[in-house]
Amino acid sequence: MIDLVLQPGMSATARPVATIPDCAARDLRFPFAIDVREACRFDALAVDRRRLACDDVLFRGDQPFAMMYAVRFGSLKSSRPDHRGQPHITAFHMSGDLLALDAIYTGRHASTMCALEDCEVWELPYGRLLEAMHNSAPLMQRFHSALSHEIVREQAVALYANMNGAERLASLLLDLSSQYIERGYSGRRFRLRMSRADIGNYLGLTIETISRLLGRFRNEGWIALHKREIELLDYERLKSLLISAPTGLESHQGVLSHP
Amino acid sequence: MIDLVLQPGMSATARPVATIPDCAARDLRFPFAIDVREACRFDALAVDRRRLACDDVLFRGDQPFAMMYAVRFGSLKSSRPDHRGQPHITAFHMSGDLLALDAIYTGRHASTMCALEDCEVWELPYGRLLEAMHNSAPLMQRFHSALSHEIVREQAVALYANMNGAERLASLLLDLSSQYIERGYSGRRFRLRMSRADIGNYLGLTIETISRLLGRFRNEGWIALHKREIELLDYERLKSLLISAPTGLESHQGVLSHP
DNA sequence: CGGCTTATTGAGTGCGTTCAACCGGTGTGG
DNA sequence: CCACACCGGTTGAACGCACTCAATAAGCCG
Repeated sequence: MIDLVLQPGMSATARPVATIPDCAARDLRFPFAIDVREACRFDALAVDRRRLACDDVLFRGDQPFAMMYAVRFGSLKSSRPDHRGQPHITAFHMSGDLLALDAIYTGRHASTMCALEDCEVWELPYGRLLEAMHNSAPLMQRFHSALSHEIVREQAVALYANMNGAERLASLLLDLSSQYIERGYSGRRFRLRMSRADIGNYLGLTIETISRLLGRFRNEGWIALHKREIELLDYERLKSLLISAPTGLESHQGVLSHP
Repeated sequence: MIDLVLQPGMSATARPVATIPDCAARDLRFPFAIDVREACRFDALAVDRRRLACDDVLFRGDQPFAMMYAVRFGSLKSSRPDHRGQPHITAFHMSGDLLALDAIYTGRHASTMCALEDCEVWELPYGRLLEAMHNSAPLMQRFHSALSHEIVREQAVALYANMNGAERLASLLLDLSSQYIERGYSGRRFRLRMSRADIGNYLGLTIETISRLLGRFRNEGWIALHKREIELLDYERLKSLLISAPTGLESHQGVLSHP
């Protein structure tokens, strides 16, 4: 049973913080926490909050896993070593996302999590989360949902494999746009929190290709670009990149029988 | 509370079957079921088993989600529509794997699951699974572990983005080899259950490239190939493809500061 | 100012695609 | 029985996208 309301900080940078229910009630862009509140009918689950500056590392791959993290604000990137030992970015995260989902399996972090800007995350001790879930079926289901959601997101990344550069980039831009819309921000104008190198690494393209593609999109009038500030001027054209092949070359490599 | 030992079949092809604990005790290559047995100290959780022939579809994307499935024997592929509506294979599954993990989030199947050969799967009603987990903390944690494991697997697929064709193929072959070893089969000689088209689709390469790469691997003496029967003759060379670039061209597109 | 990082642009190369032909096995029907 | 179509797989030749290498520009910071 969880009976703590305030809990001492677990790390040097952690500070004591209020219980989840108070905050969750005020922030609907925090889906998982909403049902943590449900759990708190039985237990008062307290968390520490933690501030990160740009380039700060929240946790590193292979470190022992004890905490999950919920992003309060800010953006992060998670990376894993690729076949050559070089980091490959597997995901970008923003407010409301639950982090370290991939660490449960081995009990050690699979990814390294790095802040792309100033962030605040909430530390959720996994053991206490388990206890809370044991007492609250809705919380447990919500947690399953978060894990399942992450699987769906990773699958979507796998679809990049059969896309060309323009399609991958358009896909990322539209995805970021949706993310911002879901969180109540403008999906038309936003700031790319990650560098060109990060984008290229994530999409499996080089930094030069990213630069060229962004330039092409700008010249075509589909986007406006000012440093990392981006404006999506022509949603439809960007979306149409993903439906029909831009060159008219339809190949469908390895077509299958079951859609 | 789950109080059924035998449960009527839910589908036309389903047949009544024994309770999980009996079988799980006899089959260690069924990781999730092992801890289902744990749950059965409290409840008798019965399942239907279902046979599939090659090319049979277990469930289709967008269908309502009610069942999870545990693979008893056989292999399957799961696919999702890509940006052009064409199916893209996101994973291959074999005995012991838990299916439909990606359906929890929306309550509808995200993928279409198709048998690559004769299969038997166990139907696990998700609602009953939830009840069982509510009564058994170890089962719940085991389930989290399975979900987390799936996330890690999907992440590994994302690493293909920065690999060339030979690296992707070698990676798949070695992964399949490990899968068979884990299940007590030979990791050196096995049968590719999937077509060249499936492999190409999964890896993001064309069928011609797969054929050429397999031919090259054979000519180099790294593998022996007879139709779909494959023998890995030189593990080390295949692995070395993944550590250092075979051409000597080290690029590391988009190198980052945090490994 | 110099040094560094990030981003842009250009020219040439190569890997994987594209299009095409071909092969072996299998099933089907006259 | 053979002729034929069909499917999965292999092989060849040419093209094109993205990589590679290189040079340049624009910020940022000490």
